[in-house]
Amino acid sequence: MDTKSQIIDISIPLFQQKGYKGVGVTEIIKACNISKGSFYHHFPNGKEELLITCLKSIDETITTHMKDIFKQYPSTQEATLAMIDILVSDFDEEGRIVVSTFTSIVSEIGSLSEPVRNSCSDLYLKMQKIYCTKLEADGFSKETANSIALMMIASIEGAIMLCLIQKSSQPLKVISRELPKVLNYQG
Amino acid sequence: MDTKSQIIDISIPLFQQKGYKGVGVTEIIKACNISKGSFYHHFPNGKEELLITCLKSIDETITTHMKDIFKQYPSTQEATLAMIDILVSDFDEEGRIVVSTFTSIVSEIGSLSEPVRNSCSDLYLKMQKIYCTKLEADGFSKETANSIALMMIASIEGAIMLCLIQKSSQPLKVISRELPKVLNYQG
DNA sequence: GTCTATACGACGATAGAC
DNA sequence: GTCTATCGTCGTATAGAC
Repeated sequence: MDTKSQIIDISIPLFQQKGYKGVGVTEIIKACNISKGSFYHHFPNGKEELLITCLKSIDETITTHMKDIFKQYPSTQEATLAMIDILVSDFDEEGRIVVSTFTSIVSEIGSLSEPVRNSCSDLYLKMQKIYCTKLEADGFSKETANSIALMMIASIEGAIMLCLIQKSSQPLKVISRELPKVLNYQG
Repeated sequence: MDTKSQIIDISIPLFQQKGYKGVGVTEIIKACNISKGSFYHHFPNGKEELLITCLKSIDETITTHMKDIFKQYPSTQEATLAMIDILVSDFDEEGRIVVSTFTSIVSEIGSLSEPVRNSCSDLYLKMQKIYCTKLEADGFSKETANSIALMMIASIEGAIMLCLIQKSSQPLKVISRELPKVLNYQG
């Protein structure tokens, strides 16, 4: 495989586990068995350029993955529960959340550059849109769909955080039990 | 005010905004107008000792604040909505979440020490217990109360993250519209 | 395109005078 | 209890040979 792709693939899990500031360039090149010279040849603008490239790659992975699942299942509820199941399996087997979330990467939000913050904001809007489309197909109004989508994203992201802090997949499991209430609520 | 308290009070918002790795000791002592010698006199074990002390202080603030509000309002729903209102005001006025969350501090979870992770885990369990007590008083079973409490914490934490990323208090506002569905759901 | 060697600043932390 | 001065390490990034 070409070196640039290798750097990206190895950096993503590192960023996900340790955050942007928690991973050093030295650590990355050691994990890749390459030299600094090689690294800066592929990423002349350094670590931040690598981060933004990684975020783009994660963006594509998540978007593809979500669209896939949402095509597979008839309703938003079934699709979402299936998605959370995958997150739980990921966590139990690998100890990290493979598919979703780059919240863990950019929790140092206050000290990140605007380009990075914008990349993240964009991805969340993209995820929200995927939910929304499906929710409108389920019969919800555009406004309600927007609210529910945001609620789902927030609770899942929050649950992922709790999983990491508690070293347990239980929070995600609980959320998958509670979220249907939001979807099936009869005012 | 004594120097040690001053260091803690000034460090808390810095950690909240920039994360643990995002704030340097040099930055802290400059903000306090003190010297390194003074800093290390009060925190012989350095920055991590300061972090744990700050987490303890935040723990007390949050716990007191939540218990206060939960005493003031008759139901969990009213108490929670009032609490979110305060988070929104905080964010709109100061651009940061004053009361709750130290998720923002410790998002580099993967590269933090065990003592720090445990401090965080403890606080979330404490928050969950406060919710639970109120929910059981509302008439929910212990098991349901636990689930709902976790759902509330996760969605609020997730929403805070989205507020920071999107630089808008809207996510928190949406969550306060959606959370009652979880509380009033009729299976 | 990859390497070694190195610059240089920031980091956390320490020593010792006052 | 506070200061200044300094250490050693690590950070990102660069220069130049191969």
